[in-house]
Amino acid sequence: MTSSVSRPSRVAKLPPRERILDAAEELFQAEGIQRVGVQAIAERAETTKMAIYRHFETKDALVAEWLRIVAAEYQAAFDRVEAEHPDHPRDQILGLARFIAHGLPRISHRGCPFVNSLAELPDKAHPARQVIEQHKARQTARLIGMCAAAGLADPGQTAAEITFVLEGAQVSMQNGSVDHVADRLMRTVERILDHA
Amino acid sequence: MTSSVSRPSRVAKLPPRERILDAAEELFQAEGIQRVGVQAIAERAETTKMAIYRHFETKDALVAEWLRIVAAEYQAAFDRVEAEHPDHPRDQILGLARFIAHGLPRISHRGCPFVNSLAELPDKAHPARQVIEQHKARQTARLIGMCAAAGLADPGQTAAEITFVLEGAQVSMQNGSVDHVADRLMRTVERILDHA
DNA sequence: GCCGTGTGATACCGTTCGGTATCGTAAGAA
DNA sequence: TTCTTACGATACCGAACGGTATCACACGGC
Repeated sequence: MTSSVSRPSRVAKLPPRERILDAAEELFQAEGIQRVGVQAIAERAETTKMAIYRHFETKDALVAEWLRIVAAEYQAAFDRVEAEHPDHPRDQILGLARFIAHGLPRISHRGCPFVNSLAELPDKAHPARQVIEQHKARQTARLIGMCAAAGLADPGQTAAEITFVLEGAQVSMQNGSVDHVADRLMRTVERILDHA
Repeated sequence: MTSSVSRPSRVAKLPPRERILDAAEELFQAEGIQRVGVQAIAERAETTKMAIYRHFETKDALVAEWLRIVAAEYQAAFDRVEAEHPDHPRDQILGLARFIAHGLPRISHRGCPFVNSLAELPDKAHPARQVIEQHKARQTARLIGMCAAAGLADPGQTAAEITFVLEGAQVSMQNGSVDHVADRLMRTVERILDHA
């Protein structure tokens, strides 16, 4: 009689590990890593601190796992975009830009999780930093590959330009310094590709 | 005999308020806002917590004052660049880009203070956020003005493009996903201006 | 039946945090 | 000189932090 009727809030409760990661995702994204205590994650996941420490060695390990999942989601989305335009690298690049542009509203309040996490994790040794660096490296390599496949004169330079613009659009969205960010982002990428 | 010979570390000790702000600047930039305690700031400023709370109502007020100073330094640098190329808006814009490019090495380890602070301050009501938003708004208005003065066809769009690139170059420098960031940044801005 | 494992609940530990109270004193203005 | 103001030092407060210990229970495999 303790919990049978207590909280049907989540239909057909997921196993604890998934609930913990879901709760961590929501809270870290909304409030940042440092402001969210392990206790708060446990409460939102409808479990306890002890359960969290059974699945993750430390809070840092949980942070790293969260970012690993976010990176995998980006990776999957990029795979999808790439598959939608086989052998049309220019459309693939525009698809990437469109994916970022579509994600801007969700970013507007709290920014990019990778950028935010880097800001909160100054020590290079933190396990989550390796996750971020690997993700960014893969993303860059993929973009350079697309630019090369598109036959652009200087794939490294064009890839850098597009990277700058994609990242910059996200921080400009967050700090509100530019209006119509999504439209302007798409126009910018198109112009870069046209003049490359 | 308490302190006459103790620590000549800072020549002709500045008044406490300046020392506090200097210490806060160094620590906030190096480790982030939340990881730096008031006690740590006091020690580095060679004073005490009490002295800090005599000059600043709360830690948040100290954070806001720090960002106000950083914003003023950027503003002053931009004024200087603008004055160096009177009536040559294109050179002014390139001067801005060069100023950011020159600052990249200092940013490489710990990123832009405004972006980092936004990541650490999720609540819109924080006094420091207004400082950041006003600074970004002024910066955007100034850039749009330069683009208009340069006779570009769409000053708002070109200013947005340059804003994206400047911000994006800084985050790419921080996360190490792009090499030769300074060179690529300058080339990108030149290309944008050439094709605007 | 039984027994091991994963889970929930609670209490606790040591540390650090932002912020306050108190007191002695050094220095400048009158 | 005397008085006021700013400063330094120390001790303290309540709260929150990351992490651990303990115990009870529910369930699945055998």
